[in-house]
Amino acid sequence: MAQSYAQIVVDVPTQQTNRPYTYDVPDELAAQVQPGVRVLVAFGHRSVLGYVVGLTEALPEDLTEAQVKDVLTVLDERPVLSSELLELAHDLAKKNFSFWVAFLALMLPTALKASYRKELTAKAGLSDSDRVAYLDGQKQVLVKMKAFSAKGWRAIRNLQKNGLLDVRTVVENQGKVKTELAYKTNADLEVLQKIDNELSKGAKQQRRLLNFAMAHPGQTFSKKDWQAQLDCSLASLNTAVNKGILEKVQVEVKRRPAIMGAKALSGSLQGQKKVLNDEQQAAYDRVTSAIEKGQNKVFLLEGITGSGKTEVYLQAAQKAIDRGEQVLFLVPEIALTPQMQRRVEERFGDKTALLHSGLSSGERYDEWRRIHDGQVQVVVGARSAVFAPLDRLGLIIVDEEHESSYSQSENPHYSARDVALFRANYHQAPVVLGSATPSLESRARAQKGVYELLTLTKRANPEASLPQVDIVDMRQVQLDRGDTNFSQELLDKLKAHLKRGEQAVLMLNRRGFSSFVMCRDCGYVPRDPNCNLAMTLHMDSRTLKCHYCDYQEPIPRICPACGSNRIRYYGTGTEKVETELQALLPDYPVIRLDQDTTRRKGAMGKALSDFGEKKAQILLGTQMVAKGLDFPDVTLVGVLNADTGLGLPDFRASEKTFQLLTQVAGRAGRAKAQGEVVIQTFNPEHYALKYAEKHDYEGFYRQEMAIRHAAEFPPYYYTIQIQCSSPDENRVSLQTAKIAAWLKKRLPKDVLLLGPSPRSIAKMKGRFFFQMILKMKKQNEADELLRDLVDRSQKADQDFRLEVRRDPVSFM
DNA sequence: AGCACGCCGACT
DNA sequence: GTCGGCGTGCTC
Repeated sequence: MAQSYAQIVVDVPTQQTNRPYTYDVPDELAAQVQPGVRVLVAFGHRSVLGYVVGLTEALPEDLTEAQVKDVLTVLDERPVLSSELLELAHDLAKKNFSFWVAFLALMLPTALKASYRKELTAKAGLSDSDRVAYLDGQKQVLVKMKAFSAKGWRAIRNLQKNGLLDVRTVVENQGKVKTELAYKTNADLEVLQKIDNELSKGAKQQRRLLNFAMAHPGQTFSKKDWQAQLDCSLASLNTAVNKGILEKVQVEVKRRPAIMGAKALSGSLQGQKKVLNDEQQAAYDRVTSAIEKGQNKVFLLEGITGSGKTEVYLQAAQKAIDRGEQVLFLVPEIALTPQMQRRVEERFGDKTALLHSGLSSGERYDEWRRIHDGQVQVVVGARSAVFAPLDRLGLIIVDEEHESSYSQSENPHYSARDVALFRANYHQAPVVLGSATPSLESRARAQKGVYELLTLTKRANPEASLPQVDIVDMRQVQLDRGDTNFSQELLDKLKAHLKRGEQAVLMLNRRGFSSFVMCRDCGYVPRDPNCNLAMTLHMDSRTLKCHYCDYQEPIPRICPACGSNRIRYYGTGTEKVETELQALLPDYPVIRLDQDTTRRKGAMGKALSDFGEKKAQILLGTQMVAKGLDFPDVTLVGVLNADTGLGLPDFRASEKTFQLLTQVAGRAGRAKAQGEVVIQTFNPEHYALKYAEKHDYEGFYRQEMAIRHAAEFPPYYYTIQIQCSSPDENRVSLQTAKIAAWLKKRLPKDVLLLGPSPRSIAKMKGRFFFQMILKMKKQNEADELLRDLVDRSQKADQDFRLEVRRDPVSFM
């Protein structure tokens, strides 16, 4: 047999080890060691988990036989990562300045990640006090690394050196397969016949079980099935085991996540295929033609709220499934998943898998295995579901493609939308990006013809129309009635709609809570003179700072625009509003939907199903209420404070505000009754509000593009954020300045560097943060330099950390 | 001398 | 991330 070597990426996430290592494959493991399997290897002085990313026949030139160690164990019978996902992980690591191994691990359910523990074994001569201190008085213990401090481990290592103690690293697979008790019928008919002859006449239960066993020899049924189908007790099953009719066996069961709040979300017609209108049909035809041709086309489905995008997705998905292909269906976050899952499951039955962060690790593992085993045709899930192990992808759908939750801002950074595009390209499958308010990036690509634009301009329900939107100027209201969250107009409308038995959704935008300053009289928000962006409040230094450059100024006492002294931080909570609402409208109970009330698993589904059953007429919540909810009796939507989003120190503030207002307005008037929307604001003239009022996405798009062009922001420029942090404020400030100087010397001329500037919450978890922003015309212009920077920064200082984020969704 | 501690580099 | 090696500096 030819000598072969494995290229293995080890589970040691550091800059220095961010590459494959070569290991020898012993002959007896040769059949199992394939690209994509997990293995155990010796690395330095310990055993670690590794991912086989490639195989080679020859030893690399820079290595000798003596330097190469053996693969110790193979953990998987067949690869857990396909060659597609291996390639993707490598690509993502390079593009996002994160560790290769971090992406490999990310693609698998946590159950398949290694957990490292130490096995401590006492040897002769170990003192009783040490045995109590380190081994809990036992002969042998398994402990986590966290069990002892650094000092403790040093002491343990000393004991090991002196031969008093053994220390061994244990790598464990966390994946637990759930089993359940089942009963298997005896396969041997002769034995059954013999038992039949011996059975007494009175044993009716046993006779029935025996007859059933003879009809189905050698078959296994769960305990539940036996009890339900044959109506027998546990005692008689066990008697049958004693007699030899049945045998107890443990069978594997896969945990299926329950549908949360499904009742409220299932309209009466959700499950049935609906007739498409002309626009939907045209979009459907374009997508299915690409599916049939196996074309890697990207469609941007721009459809107003309630235009029936989901129906187009589902019917296109059906087309791919009919061709024996698989469908990946991404939705923004948990909020949407139960609703979407319901609709998808009603169409595609148990060939659906659900993946999102709300699953327990066991449920997630089991859903993953169903996909890996090829039992699934449709995967519905949030961000990380984009890595689902599908190998016959025929269509990828990204619903609400503009949502920022598709970007992971923690390490390893990635954008699920971009991963979807990679995977579709790999499988030569079409992608549908859908939204009522596409991201400017996607809409601009459609403009250039990179994506094909499909538009839906009519509501799918022919009796429904877009709601009437009213903008209410809160500057007057606050003067007249003191500090209140409700204008007279909103109150009057609320009363009228509630009296008619209809429902209302109220949204309180809490983004940017208390972090910026606004004048209560004229709506003025201080902006920095360089970037013209809202400045962020820093209470520690009593200043306003710009997060892009390093401009700062003291907090103003009087408004520079109108001279009012009612200039203060802005923000209010849902709880406070709920109290006010109950005082104003005591006869109407309120359902509150925010982070506090939905923390518990299933709480969100419960709240929504209560609202669906009309246990309350008012639903009050944060942005959560803006997305995807479809309740026919909601005829009024109130936005209590449209401004908060505009105060964010982010060039996307207007875009995000427009999207949010359009989305939430879309909750009203989805059935026959005309919907109304009231938007309360201190900035009634703002263009984001004006366009939202007219439901004019295209108008907003044109104006915002002009602004981005003038300010040299995306989509005209690519941005990269460099974030530095350290527990030592002086050090990080100094080091960041040094890095900025280093970069300035080496960056190509047309790459702009903004900052460094401190972050709004300057200190988090004991670390101080500074950031810089790069702006450039060509996406990869600074990549090599940045990889070099990341390399160097790790070596420079242990406490100093540097993170590089491509196309950050937020600059907070 | 004996050790505690911090820094550095290697890990196939 | 983890470990061993090595230099420094403190204590007995």
